[in-house]
This record gives sequence, structure tokens and C-alpha cells, in this order.
Amino acid sequence: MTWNKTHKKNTKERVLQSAAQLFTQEGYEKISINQVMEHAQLTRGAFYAHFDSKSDLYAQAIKTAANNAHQAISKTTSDDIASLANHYLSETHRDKLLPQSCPLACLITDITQQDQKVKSVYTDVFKAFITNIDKLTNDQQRSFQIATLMIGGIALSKALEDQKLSDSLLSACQSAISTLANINKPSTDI
Amino acid sequence: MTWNKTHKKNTKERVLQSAAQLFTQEGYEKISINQVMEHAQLTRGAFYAHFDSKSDLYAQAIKTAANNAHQAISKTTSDDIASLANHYLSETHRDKLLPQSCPLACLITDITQQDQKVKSVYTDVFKAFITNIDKLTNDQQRSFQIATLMIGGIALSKALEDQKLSDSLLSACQSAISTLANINKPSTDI
DNA sequence: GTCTATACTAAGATAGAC
DNA sequence: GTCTATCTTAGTATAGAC
Repeated sequence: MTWNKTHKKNTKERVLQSAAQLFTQEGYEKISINQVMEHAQLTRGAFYAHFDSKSDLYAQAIKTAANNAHQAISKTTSDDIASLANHYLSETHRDKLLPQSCPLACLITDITQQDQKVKSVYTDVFKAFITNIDKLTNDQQRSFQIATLMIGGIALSKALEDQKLSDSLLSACQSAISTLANINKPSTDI
Repeated sequence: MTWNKTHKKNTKERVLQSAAQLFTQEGYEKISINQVMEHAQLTRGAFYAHFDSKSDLYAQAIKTAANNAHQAISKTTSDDIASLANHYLSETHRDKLLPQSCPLACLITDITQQDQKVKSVYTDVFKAFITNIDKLTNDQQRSFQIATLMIGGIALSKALEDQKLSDSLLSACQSAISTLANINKPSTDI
């Protein structure tokens, strides 16, 4: 790859990292192209050399954010479902202190209002999320249930103002996941 | 009450109903004051006779939307938790076909980005939601778990583009709620 | 590829007539 | 209390220099 191409790719990656972080924290509408570019230490005008539109950036940024979140949680957790859920449903994750929060949780509602392309990326990210849980449960229905408790639990806990309430919710979700994971599957074995 | 006061109250109520519906369907940023007023068959200028700001309207509209949703589901469901969950986690609710969708689900992410007052209303609505479930479960932790599966389930199912996937998710959540509701509580009885 | 400058649009909020 | 008209801000997107 020529120097120019490498340079362009690096710049684009920097913009994507900025966008991933800002969008997951603040949502699509609250963040302007200007903010993203400034965060990446560029000016507004340079934006359209890399992306077609704000929406285009959003779609790509969601993928980036998902990769970041996946890598972050992969490092800390072992290979059982309870441990995964406990790390995901943590107060740190709720309080935005993690540099890389999960876009599935932070952007649930946002997505409903976006165009097809964005929805499609979100759906793909969710499928990948389910696939990972499936490896631990070997039961797709359980995986859906656990995923909903994880994603919904963090999303709700972020929205609630009452911290005690929010804490109780997080721990209730952790407990539900343990419970569900330990129930024997209905006799689908052959 | 004088005619003027009654008239004003009616007008405000009409605006609130419009706002409740539009905001729950499209979110805070996607809906302008203009759209709300036009939907209520008024003009923009009349807005500030009733509300301090768009954010003020939003806070009050969430309460209105919650009342509507509560009344709607109260009519259709009986007094057991599985029936409630099945009505809530329905394809109709997901597909926006209900005139009155649940703001807790439709606006989860939206809320995180709003001011204190809005968050506070959302938290109150959530508490009322939990209280209602509590009447059926008599177990607060179970209620949190079930609420998360309901709210998170609808929110996720709305965001997913793949209908088959979304259908499976809804039914998985219904099933999880039945399972959790039927497990004997840990020995907290005296 | 990145910059500065600018066109264009939308929306929140206010003023003043009726 | 509701209207029309207007102010102001902010943000997407484009044009053109380097």
C-alpha cells in the first residue's frame, strides 16, 4: 500500500474511533459531524473525503464500537455465561466509565429511527452477539433470553435516575441469567 | 371552572396526546414542536402558552403516554403474569400498530440523553410499572427480571430488521417470563 | 487529503397583533 | 390563547484553495 493510502486509512480509522465513542455515549442526534472531526483532531471539511454522509458514518461507527466492546469484554471474562453476564451488567458499564460501551445497549432506541443501512448493521451486530452466547449455552432460545436481559438490563439501568433502583435491577438481571442458564434444557436432545 | 380555563385545559390535553403519540413513535429529536402542534391542529406560536420548552413538553408527554399504554393493556389482559407478558410482547406492539405504545420501551435510549426532569419522570413511570408487576409476583427481584424482559424485548425487537429473528426473540422472552414466574421463590417466607 | 469559507435548511424561541 | 412574523442558532453539505 502506498504511503497515501496508508495515511488515508489511518485517518479514517481515527475518525471511526472518535465516532464510535461519541455516538455510543451520546446518541446520533446529539453528536455533530463537527464534534466527531474535532475529537479526531481534524476539521469539518475533511469529513466528506471519507464518508458519504453522517448516516454512513453512523453505520460504520456502530460496527467499530461493537468490535471495541467485544474485545474489551473478551479480555476480562472467562468462558462461562455467569461471568460474562456479571462483567457486562456491571456498574462500570452502566456509568459510562468504560471507554467502550456496548452499542447494542446504548443505541437500542436510536436505531429504530435510522435508515435501513444502519438497522442492518445493528442487526448483524446483534446476530454476532447471539452467536457468541450460543457457544456457551448451546441453546438459541436461552441465548435470546440472556441477551435481552443483558442488553435491556444495561439500557434500563442507564435510563434510571435512582441509583439504588438501578443497582437492584442490574443484580436481578445477573441472577435471572444464572437461573436460566442452570435450568436443564427442555428435552430437545435426541 | 370558567369556560376559558376549561378550554385551555382541553387544548393542552390535545397537545399532550399528540406529543405522546409522536414522541413514542419517533423519539425526541426526530419530532419538532411544529409537528406536534400541527398534529393537534394548532400553530407553532400557541405552544409557549402551555409549555416552557420542548423538554418540558417531553417530560409531560411521557407521563401521558404511560397512562395511555397502561389503560390500553389493562383492558386486554387478565390478572396473571403470562397473559400480561404475552400481550405486551406482541407483534402488534412491536410493529407500532398500537396507537399507544409503551414509552418505557420506545424511549429507553432517548432518556439517557435528556435533562434531569425527563429522567425523573421516566424513573417514576418505571417504578409504577414495577409496582404493577409486583402485585402479580409478590417478589421484587422477579418483577425486575420480568420488566427487563418485557421492556428490553420490545425495544430490541423494534430495532431488529430481520423479522424472523425478531419474532423468535419475542417468543423467547415470553417463555423466559413464564419460566421465571413459575419457579418457587427462594425461601424468603416466614 | 485537509483546510477555510459559505450556501442552505431546519428548528427553538420570542414579539406583537387580534 | 392563538395567530403571523421574525430572530437566532446550529448543523449538513458543498466549493475551491493549497
